[in-house]
Amino acid sequence: MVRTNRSPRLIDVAHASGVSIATASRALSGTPGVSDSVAEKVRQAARELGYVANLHARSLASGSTATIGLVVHEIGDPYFSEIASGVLSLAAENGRTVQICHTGRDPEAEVEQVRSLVANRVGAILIAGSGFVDASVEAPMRLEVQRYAEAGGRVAVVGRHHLGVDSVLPDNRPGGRAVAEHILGLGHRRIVVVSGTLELTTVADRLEGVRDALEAAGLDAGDVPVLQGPFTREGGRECIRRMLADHPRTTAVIALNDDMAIGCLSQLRSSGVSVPGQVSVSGFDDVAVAQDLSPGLTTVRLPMAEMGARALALALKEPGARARRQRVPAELVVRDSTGPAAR
Amino acid sequence: MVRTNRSPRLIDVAHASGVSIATASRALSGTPGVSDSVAEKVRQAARELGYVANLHARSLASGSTATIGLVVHEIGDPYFSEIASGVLSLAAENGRTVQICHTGRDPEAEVEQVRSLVANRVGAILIAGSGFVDASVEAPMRLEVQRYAEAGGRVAVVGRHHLGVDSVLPDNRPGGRAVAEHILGLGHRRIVVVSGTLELTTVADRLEGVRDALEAAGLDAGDVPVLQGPFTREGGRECIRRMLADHPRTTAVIALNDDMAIGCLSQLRSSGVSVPGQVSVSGFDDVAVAQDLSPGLTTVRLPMAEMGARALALALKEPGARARRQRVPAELVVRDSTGPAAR
DNA sequence: CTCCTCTACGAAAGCGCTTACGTAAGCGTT
DNA sequence: AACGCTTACGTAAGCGCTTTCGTAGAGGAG
Repeated sequence: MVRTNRSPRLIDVAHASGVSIATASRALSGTPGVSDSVAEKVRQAARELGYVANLHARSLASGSTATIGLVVHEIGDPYFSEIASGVLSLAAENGRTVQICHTGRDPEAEVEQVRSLVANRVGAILIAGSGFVDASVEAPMRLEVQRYAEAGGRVAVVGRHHLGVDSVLPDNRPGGRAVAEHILGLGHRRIVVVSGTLELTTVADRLEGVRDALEAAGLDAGDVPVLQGPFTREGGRECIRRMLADHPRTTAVIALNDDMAIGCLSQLRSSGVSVPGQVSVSGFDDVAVAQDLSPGLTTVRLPMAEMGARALALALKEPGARARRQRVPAELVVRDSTGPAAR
Repeated sequence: MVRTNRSPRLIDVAHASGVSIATASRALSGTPGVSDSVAEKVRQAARELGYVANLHARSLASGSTATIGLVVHEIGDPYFSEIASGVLSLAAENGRTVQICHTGRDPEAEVEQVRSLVANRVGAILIAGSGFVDASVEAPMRLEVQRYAEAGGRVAVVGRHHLGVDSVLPDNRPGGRAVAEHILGLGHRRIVVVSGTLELTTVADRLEGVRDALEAAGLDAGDVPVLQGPFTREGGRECIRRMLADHPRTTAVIALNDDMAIGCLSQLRSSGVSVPGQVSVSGFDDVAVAQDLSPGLTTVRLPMAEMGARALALALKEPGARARRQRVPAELVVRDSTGPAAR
């Protein structure tokens, strides 16, 4: 911290406006018990002195912070950076500051980061990374979060977790179903799903939606191969290489996020497979760049920034008796990467 | 802040290890003046109790924070999110937390954010947004930064600013020159530059580099139109529309960042212009997605994450007698969006 | 053995704020 | 007029830590 020796303190404001430090504090923080005229006088003095409260002193004394913590897998990933963007914007409106940490997709690092946020006594914690299908993986995190919540901390998550906290739930399953129906509607039957690890609820839910559509169409979901790889562009490339080797007659690829879809597109192009001529490709998320790809990526739009903002809004609200859930609709966006099945 | 009533305090650690609170503090923060045996005993007790120092108390007492502030234009923009990624990673290694704010590319908001970071007594401030060619635009910021620096705060910037602080300087001009030479080498002569506002040093420097190459090739830089638009994908689209209307015989587009280049690609495709068949396009930055576009984008690689990390490293070092500058090399990456000039 | 210097530690004074708690003044009741 | 209640403010006790200053004890020099 900078010893802004010149920076005025509350007591300076109090002196300048001829009141006690307590009254000055109340006037500036809006605590009732100060007459309007005095309050205005204090605010005036504060303005003139260029007074800004020392956050640390305030936090220490009051036991609460304006800082909120945001945990993401990787801030360089558009999915998360767009969520972060929503959080930052709403936070700024509310005079909150945001401390971001990224975990490199490591569940242990995630717990570690949350622990440190708790230690730093942030006012709320937002977890943007996906949850795990296996609740036991989240057990350490759940413990941490519960202790924090019991002590009065607010927590909200994006995605389906087993943490018992407020959550913003994107319509992953309906979205998966919608995109699969679109693919099926184009006449595709030899389909491959390109997927991240099924341990993540995000992935599992989207896949479930795809299966819903397959079965509604009278197909056996078991006949559709699910190729798993890292939930990244490179993962998408890898899966396409496997697909070309093992399922060469495939006419449609349903990737479970845009990153993988972009990798698929890239690898298909390198391999001389035309999209959507020979193979259709769809993604999920609608990251900003999806519309600028060539061909434009058919995908499922999730309003990431809004999801982030909503999670923050939940965390800022008074806690409910039990965990709240806010569904966020997913919307199919058809572009040029999907077309009628080749025969 | 959460009243983690159960959360142990320094005094608990002190009691548990049978020393005074002063000694405990010294032992845990590594201040000399404690025997090794006692220090170890204290650390042991802290570990057993799960003690974590209260950041606010520490900051208040010591007058310094482990938090560093990062100011970006827009965290959802890959250029900035990749810089942020580098900062976050290095910060985590150093046990620092990062508070990020974004300004929506508004210089006034930027000053506002810095002011609030100063008020919050962060230990260092990193400014990742571009500087302005016109030093007077930066005057308010310069004032803020200088007051902060004089009071002992550390500041580092990415890009060329007029703030008199340590900076990480990407080789924008050499990069611009390299990409223009590449375009010229392919035989292009009817070239258009697609540019963001020339008020930004980033833009101006890249453009200067392009001009260097043009003139080195014996061309009159004045003959090459510079189309300006927002430094975004939409800006790129817009410029292409203007180019098609006003300079229909253009064979190469040099976009001054990848975002605009992506927009160019997108608009050219919609307009039925083949790339690189009829028109070549180059970008600048090499954001992650550049290689996965179709065609792969020829661009100038800037190691964004590294730039962020370096800026943090500068801020973490002892301040030098005068502002340090670290150049970061830019590297031409040739992909498929550029090809020989059509005749 | 005395004096001095170090070293290792403890006592206590804050850091700048919030917030019980106390109190004086104003007002309505009876 | 005495009482109680409310309102508006001041006093002072912390919040949990760092750090200055003081001191006891060990060790070396004379």
